[in-house]
Amino acid sequence: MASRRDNNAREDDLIEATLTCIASEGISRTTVRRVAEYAGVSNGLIRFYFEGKDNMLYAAYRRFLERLLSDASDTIEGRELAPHARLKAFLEANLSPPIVTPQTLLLWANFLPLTYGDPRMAEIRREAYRETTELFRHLVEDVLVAEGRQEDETRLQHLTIALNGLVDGLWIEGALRGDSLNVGEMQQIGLDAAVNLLGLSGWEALA
Amino acid sequence: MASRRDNNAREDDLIEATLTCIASEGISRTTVRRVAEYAGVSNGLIRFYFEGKDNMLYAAYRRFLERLLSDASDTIEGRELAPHARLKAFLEANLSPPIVTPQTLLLWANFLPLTYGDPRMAEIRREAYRETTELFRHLVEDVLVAEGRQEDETRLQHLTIALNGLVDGLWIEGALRGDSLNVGEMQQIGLDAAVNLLGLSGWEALA
DNA sequence: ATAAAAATTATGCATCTGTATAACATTCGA
DNA sequence: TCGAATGTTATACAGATGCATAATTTTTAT
Repeated sequence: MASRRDNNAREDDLIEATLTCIASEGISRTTVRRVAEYAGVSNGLIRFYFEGKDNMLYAAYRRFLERLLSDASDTIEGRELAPHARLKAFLEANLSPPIVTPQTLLLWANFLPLTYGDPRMAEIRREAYRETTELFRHLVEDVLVAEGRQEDETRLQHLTIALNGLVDGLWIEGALRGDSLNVGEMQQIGLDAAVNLLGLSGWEALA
Repeated sequence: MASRRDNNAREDDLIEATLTCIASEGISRTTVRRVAEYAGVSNGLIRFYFEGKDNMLYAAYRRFLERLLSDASDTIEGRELAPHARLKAFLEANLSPPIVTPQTLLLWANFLPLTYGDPRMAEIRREAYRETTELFRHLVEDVLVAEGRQEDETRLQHLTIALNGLVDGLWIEGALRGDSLNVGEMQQIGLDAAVNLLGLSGWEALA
């Protein structure tokens, strides 16, 4: 029998095992039994911590999206950075591992279809998407203000959508290409594109 | 008994039924029996046209990627268009239905995980990706030449990757937002962003 | 130290899945 | 027209799956 663990630690193990299983086997092959095997415990234990398979997947999806956001936002949080440096750091994080990896893309792609047809899954995604969008919006707005530009609400929203899209698209390309494009090159492409897209004077500008 | 159909027509039905099933139920719930039900035939028939479930999925994935590319490239093929008009039309097609729809994104997301772990699936994706990338590259190159710009190979590749990424990212955003953003607005965002990203003088420019 | 609570395993059950196969129906060439 | 080729169905089978539950072990409270 697997030795007992602190309540939270065990639940954590199971959530991580779920993510590992989905990333390496796909959602179709992610069964209660296999997740238990990944975690090194008996299958019945999953029912003890989560009422059923559904709740386990909810918890795993929440964990995945939280980590996706924190992997990027942790690089700018708590640091005293000028607007341009903040946006730059945020973009760089979004264009490099652990975000730009096949595993992350795989998890995202495996979960996404579940958000159609399952309202709770949809809600989890909407909430995370809202947070990310707001963060992008503030970063862009601050940079534009720092350059002395006064854009109207619609224009700001459109620029944010475009930049967000650019980052997402490069994320997919980077993850799919594997190692045919190195991290520095990917970041260079993204940063250059962002400068042109937003019409910035550069990354060192200070208004 | 379902009345007999011409060989190709029946195979077609089954492929379309597979795509419909995946888009509306997800790959996990896409079983031989359910696909047969969608097509209005008995489950055994799938084994007659495809040796097994795998071949059925290969055929469906090929069909999906072919259609994805042709939905966009048909708008510029065979027409006498100037470089700028060609790129503009291609982008517009990639930023509107039937490409920007939840169904298309769902099919893409459901298939993607299968391309890891199954070499034949991986090959199907690589081939389609290669075609799309080349098309993008030529469109961008022609526009730059028309504007009298002489970019080196690396720079051209980077611009192409960025533009391709932008389109993919906006595709995801558009499909996820549903109707909160209309088609014209999405196209406007994408076209404006492309002009800035490539540093074009505009969409009517002629060198 | 010991009984109650909590954590973990083992096992059973009904259902679903892919594949196999035999039977039945339709088309077509001679 | 009739027999063979082709298309289609129905059913069976072994294995996997989610859920349920009883048994067993470990921790905690007193």
